[in-house]
Order: sequence, then C-alpha cells, then structure tokens
Amino acid sequence: MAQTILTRKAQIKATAQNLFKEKGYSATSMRDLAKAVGIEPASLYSHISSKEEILSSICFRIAGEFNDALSSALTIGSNPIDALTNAIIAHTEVICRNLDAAAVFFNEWKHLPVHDLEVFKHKRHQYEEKFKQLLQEGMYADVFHISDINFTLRMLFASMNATYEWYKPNGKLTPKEIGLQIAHYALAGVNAINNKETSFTK
Amino acid sequence: MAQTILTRKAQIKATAQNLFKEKGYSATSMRDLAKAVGIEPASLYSHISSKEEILSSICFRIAGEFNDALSSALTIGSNPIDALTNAIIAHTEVICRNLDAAAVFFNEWKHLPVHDLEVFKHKRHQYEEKFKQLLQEGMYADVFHISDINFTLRMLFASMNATYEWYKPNGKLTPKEIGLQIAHYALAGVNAINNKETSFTK
DNA sequence: CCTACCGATCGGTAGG
DNA sequence: CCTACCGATCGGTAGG
Repeated sequence: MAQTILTRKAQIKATAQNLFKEKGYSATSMRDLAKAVGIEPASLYSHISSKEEILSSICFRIAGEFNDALSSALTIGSNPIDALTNAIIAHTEVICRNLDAAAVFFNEWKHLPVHDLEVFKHKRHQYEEKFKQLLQEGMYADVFHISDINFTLRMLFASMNATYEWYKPNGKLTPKEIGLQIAHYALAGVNAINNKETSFTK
Repeated sequence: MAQTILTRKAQIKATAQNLFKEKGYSATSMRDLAKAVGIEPASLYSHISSKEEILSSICFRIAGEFNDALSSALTIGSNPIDALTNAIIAHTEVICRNLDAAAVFFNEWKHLPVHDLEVFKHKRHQYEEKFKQLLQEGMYADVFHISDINFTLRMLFASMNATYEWYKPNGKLTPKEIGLQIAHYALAGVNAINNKETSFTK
C-alpha cells in the first residue's frame, strides 16, 4: 500500500520533471500532468499538495545532490588542480544523471513560491562560493593565474551548466569524460601551470 | 499619428521583453502587459495581433542582430585568432545591448508557434555553424589545437550566452572587454599558439 | 482514485 | 483606445 503510493508519487514527479523541462513550468497544466500519468487531474492531489510543491521538491532535490556530490568530491583531492577537477566532474555527473530535473533546476527556479525562492537563491550562492574558494586556493598556491575571479567563476559555471543542453546518454562522451574535458578547458583558461600536460591539448 | 502608433508599439514590445524575461512568456498575461504599459488589455490588439507575434518578433529581431553583427565582424579580421575574437566580441555586444530581449531569445524560444520554431532552430543552427567554421579554419591553419570541435563549440556558446545573466551596464567591464575576456578564455582552451601573449594571462 | 464542480483568469473579439 | 464580453482553461476542493 505504502509502496504503491510512493511509486505513484515518484511517477508523478518524474513525469512532471519531463513536462516542466519540455514545456516549462507555467505552460504545463495539472491536466497535462494527469493525462501523462494516466489518472484524473483531481487524483494528483492525493499524492502531492500543489503544483508549486512539485517544483520546489525538484529544485531542492537537485540542490541537495549538487551539495552532496561536491562534499564527496572534496574529500578525495588535495592539490588545487585535482580538487577543482573533481568538483567539476562531480557537478557534471549530477547534471548528466538528472537531465530533466537539472533543466528544471536551471530554467524554472524563478517560479518557486517566494519563500522557497529566497532559500533557493541563498543555497545556490553558497554552493557557487565553494567553487570560488577552490579558485582562490589555487591562486594562493600560485598554481592558478586569474585576473578576475568572478569572471572566471561565471565562465566555469556557464561551461558546466550548459551540459544538460547537449549531453546524450548514448553519446560518445561519458559524464565523467565531459567533466574532465570541462576541467581541462577551465584549467587552460585559468592558466594552470600543468595545462600543457593535459590530454585535452593532445 | 503614425509616429504615435510606432512609439506605442515599440513601448509594448520593450515592456513585453522585460516581462517575458522576468516572469517568462507563459506566466506573463496580456493583462500584465497592458497594466505595465498603462492601457486596457483589449487596446493592445490595436498594435499587435497576438501574444505569440510579440515573442516571434523578439526572437527573430535578436537572431537578425546576431547575424548582422557576425557579418560585420568577419569583414575585419584576417587570421583565425582575430576572426574568432572579433566574432566573440560581436556576439557578446549584441547580448549586452539587448539584455531583456537576449534573455527571451535564450529562454523562451520554445514557446514560438510551430512554424516559427522550425525557422528559428534552423537559423540558430546556421549561425552556430559559422562559429564552427571559424574553429575549423584555425585548425587548418594549425593555430588552434582542438580534439573535439563540437565540444569546443558548446563551451564557447555556453561562455558567451551566459553573459546576459551577469552583465551589469554600470559594472567595471564593458561589453567589448567582456567579449575580449571570453575570447582569451576560449583561445586558451583551444590552445591557440599565442595564448601566452594575451592580456588575460597577465 | 473518481465525479462533479468552484471561482479566477486566460487570449482574444465585437463594436464603437 | 475603451467597454463589454466570449468560450476555454486554470489550480484546486468536496465528498465519496
């Protein structure tokens, strides 16, 4: 019984992720969602309390995955290059194994109810600050040479976050390889001292 | 008289660009738009024929600006590095002088009516191909060293297109400086032979 | 999980 | 550019 409810709830969330990605949150109606799930619109409310709640759960679940993946990644590396590389790979892997939800996370967060929106923006800022610290540590160690750290941070997140737009699960690059390539690209831009030895430069 | 109509129409479009950016296309109602313009909802239809038409005009106007800017930029440069740098600067400048419209262009194109959507995707693909050719020309000239050209193209567009998210008209970087920085970042990632002489590496 | 239904809002038109 | 209005659709509830 509880099993059935959880499964249906998970199905609703997975379907919502896909619809929100394809049509956007506002253009997806609860009737669209019900139809895709195969139940009547009113029946959705036995499993979820509101449309906004679905969006919040998607956005905060992904936020949590990013945080957890980063924490795990940083327990491994030691020097700035490895630490940044591992962080980039971890971030990219989260996107690649949550393609629909990541698209919603990046494009639909502005439709979060006001309170959730504030929490969301705060969490995202804190997360980005951790990457900024990784860059700073590389600068202190004189291994990264960065003239504008905020600009570099923007380039890095732009490179990583666009991954959901083009990654294909059956493509030639694995999520890990993509992360590594992005890391090489970023390390070159950051003029890391060993960028001549990366496989990217071939 | 014609002047008044044109001015009102321009005002409606400018207001729509701003609302579509802030709230998204689907979540912006014609009543929201009318209120922001200061007229009754029905009065909008004296100047525009439909909500979709506003979106189409925004998306295709920006597409045209990107194309025109790229054409102008490529009449200047000669060697691959200058050509790519000029193209990147041109692209970035279009974004920076059309902040609202560029955000709509990047995030709301999926709501275009079907026919316009097909045309839009085709134009965008053609435009991206021109940048791909610039990368290829640099490879033929042995001045860029790229292992995966599609990957590099994605990195480049990700870096450029994210600009609308953080550019501030009164910030310390001008659009041209931003374009130049992105070009240096990209040229490092592409291992251009002169990347050690760029100002970015300081 | 369904039937039946609510008030609010949607894009857009008629007619001036 | 406005008043008046249309049918369609919205998110969600009552009650079973």
